[in-house]
Amino acid sequence: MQQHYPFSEIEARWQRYWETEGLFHTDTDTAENKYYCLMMFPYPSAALHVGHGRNYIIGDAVARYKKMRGYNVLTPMGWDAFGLPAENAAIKTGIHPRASTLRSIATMKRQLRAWGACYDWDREVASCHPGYYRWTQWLFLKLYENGLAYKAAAPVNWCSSCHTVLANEQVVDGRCERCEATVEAKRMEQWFFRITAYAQRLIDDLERLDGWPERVKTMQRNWIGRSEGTVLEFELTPRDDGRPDPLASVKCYTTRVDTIYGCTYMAMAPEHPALADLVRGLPTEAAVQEYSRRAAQRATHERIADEQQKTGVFSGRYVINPYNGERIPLWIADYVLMDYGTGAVMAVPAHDTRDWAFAQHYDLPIRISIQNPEQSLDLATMTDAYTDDGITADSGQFSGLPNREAITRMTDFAKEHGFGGPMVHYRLRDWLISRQRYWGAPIPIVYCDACGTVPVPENTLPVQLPDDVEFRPTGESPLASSPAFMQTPCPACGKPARRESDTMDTFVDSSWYFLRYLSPRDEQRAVDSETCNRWLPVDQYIGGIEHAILHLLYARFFTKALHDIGLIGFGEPFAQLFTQGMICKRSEKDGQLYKMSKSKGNVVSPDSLIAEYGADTVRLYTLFIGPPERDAEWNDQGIEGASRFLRRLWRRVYEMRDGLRAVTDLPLPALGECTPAERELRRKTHATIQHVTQSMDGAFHFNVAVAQIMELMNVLDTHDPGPSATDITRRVVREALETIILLLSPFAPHIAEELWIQLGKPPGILNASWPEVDPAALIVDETEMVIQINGKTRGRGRLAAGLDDDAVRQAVLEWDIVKKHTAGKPVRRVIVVPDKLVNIVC
RNA sequence: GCCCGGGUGGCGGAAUGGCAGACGCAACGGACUUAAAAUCCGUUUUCCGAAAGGAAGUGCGGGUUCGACUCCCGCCCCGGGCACCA
Repeated sequence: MQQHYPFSEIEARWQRYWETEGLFHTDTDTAENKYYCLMMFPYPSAALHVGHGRNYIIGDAVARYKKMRGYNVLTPMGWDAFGLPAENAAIKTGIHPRASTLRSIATMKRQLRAWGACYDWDREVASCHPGYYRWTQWLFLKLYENGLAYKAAAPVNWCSSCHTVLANEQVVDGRCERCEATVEAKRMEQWFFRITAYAQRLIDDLERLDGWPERVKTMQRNWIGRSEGTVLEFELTPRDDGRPDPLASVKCYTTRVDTIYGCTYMAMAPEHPALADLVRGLPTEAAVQEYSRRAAQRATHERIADEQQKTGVFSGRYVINPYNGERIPLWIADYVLMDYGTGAVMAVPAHDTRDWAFAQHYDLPIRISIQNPEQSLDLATMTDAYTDDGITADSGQFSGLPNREAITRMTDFAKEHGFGGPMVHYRLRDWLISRQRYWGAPIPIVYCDACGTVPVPENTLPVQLPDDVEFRPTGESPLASSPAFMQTPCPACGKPARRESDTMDTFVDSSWYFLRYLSPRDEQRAVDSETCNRWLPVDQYIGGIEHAILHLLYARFFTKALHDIGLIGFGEPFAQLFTQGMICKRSEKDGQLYKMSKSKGNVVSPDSLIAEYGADTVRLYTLFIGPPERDAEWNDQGIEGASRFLRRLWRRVYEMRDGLRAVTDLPLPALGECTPAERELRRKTHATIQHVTQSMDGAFHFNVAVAQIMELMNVLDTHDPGPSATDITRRVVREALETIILLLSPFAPHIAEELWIQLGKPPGILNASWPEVDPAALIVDETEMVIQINGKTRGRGRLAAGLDDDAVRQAVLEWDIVKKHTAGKPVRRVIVVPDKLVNIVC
């Protein structure tokens, strides 16, 4: 053994050992006591930085810990390998996305190994591999067969910089989630997955996900956006010119039907499909169409940007309020969204801030129909809409009701009279999966002039990506430029037909990879149902919070859909979810804290750090940096602490190992044989085991776990097992040192393995058991009691442990410190917290 | 606007209602060294005090309690999600 910690040499050696021993190779056929530990598979960008590392280090620590606890652990790894960056690079450099992706994968795999992260590499998958995307295509066909995939013309989010459409989930504040370019509204024929069919189940099943952070569940709930309300049908009054109407009524959706008697106009979205028919031939037609045309050009986010400036135009038509028969004007207004509800709203200016603003601007009537509890609402003094609860007023037969009750009564009334009823609405839209790009799984559909839309037969999959394409950004998929790809006989009639040229959103690839890990090379089927049913749901899923909605919602949807199709027997993919915080770093330019990323220029590469300090030091610091669920600031100096600690541990083993080896076979001493110092070390050892185990099983607070191990080390350092030490001292020190190494091994596995054998143990510390707490060692004879007088800490004193409250009272009242502070005042009360604290009230 | 987090030394952060600041970083002082690195020892919330000791202190203001970083009420600030959602 060397005196100085030779991290490079031992890390390389143990990494080889783990690989040749097949440390995390898992037989999923026979496995019992299973534990599926999964990290979100990465997109192969050029290289990993220490911010990415947090995910893999946490996952590796959990996997190693569970293995030591006797679980049969499955930890696979793969690559979310389709995607835009590689294709954009191809446009710039001419390097084929496949080539650059494979190179990135090689680099990242090397980096993961250098970190000491262990996976069952035999199960590696890459979503860009035909052996994988063949089954992505197959799953598309299954969804298609089951009515869950469809093509429709719809207004879509177009990113002119990425030259493709985006799903709603990929638009953030009107900008492309990836490149931050402004998203434009465009009408296109696109493929969708019917995720809305699962809206309610996606909400309901969140209840069962006890192992998910509340934050993520709330975000998903908000995103799905369930709203309960009432749908009402307003009849149109006949046209003045007596011409027939193709449309008899207009539907609107409201959550506040209780305010209906205050409704003074109706407002309709400019994109409403009935609009053209409504105004045809009217004097207002030209104005309405012009208004509608201009509004449609502005994307939704633009329209909502200037909230105050609500615009609209009178349609020239009127509708009848079904509750009171009143005739009210029908307006077209751009604050009404076609996307939500029915695209038309009943406007109640007195009780809705938007309607209020609109009515003020266009001088429309305002009428109070809900009174506040003070009955003081008065149009003359109101400066804004009253939107709180209250009592219905001037509302015909419904007057005088608490408004919540009125909602139920009025909705029932609508249903009884056939002009409406309850309605549940969701904000969630169907998932748009078409992408006008090359580097993705081709949508396996053929268009035939005779047969229409024809699915590609399963046995001819995969529809392979062609190589003869040009990566020119045109707004059309590069696949369309490949005649060899596009021209194909119709699978149904054999006549010449065209292939679909769009590829699938890469979130489709990542919606089922956790199933494929169970049978990664199976050429007969996408998923091995039986094995999946045994091993899933995933026991612990670990990844970034940025996927709270996107990936995690899609994967949940896929799991439910595949469950209903009969491929799997479970409805939720991930039992426990842990979302680690981002690693940030202060920018050298402006001193601000930013998420570590290449574009911000604040990345720290693991390669040079590992070369300088070793992987274990990088791992230990990454875990120690702060609570793992929170964002953390990377501090270049902080790593010194981790490095010092491991060097110190190495040195201790180096200095002590001869003395400690001598007592290997000695049994642990009984409590009575120990000196007070030895007993204290044993107590600390076992208290540390208890605390670290709790940290690992609970909230994954590795930062605290590492701190506790450091504390034990600090206590150990006060003991000298040198030549003059007794065997008992040595034995107790040995126990403490072994414990440190065992507890540390999930965090810093290489040094733990090495020190383990240096203590004379067999190689392979993961096969050693996690240490057990010896309750006897935790027992103490004497404790230090904190003395409080009137709630203020005044000192402390030693007292026999386990005394009853009266005995403590008696003893403590005799102490000088107590006498001094009570100073003759009568003691009114003594509160005793056993073995901890006494508070004397006087 | 609504819904979640969070606010503790110079810094990262610890604390089942019971010693606030564990552990680490940085800084300062000292030992070892020709010197440096490494290592080791000590100091480090603020204020008063030579010290012993005392006072204040966990974003702000109240409250509950023998006792509050922790629980309750009302605010402020920071971060995140949703949002002309009818």
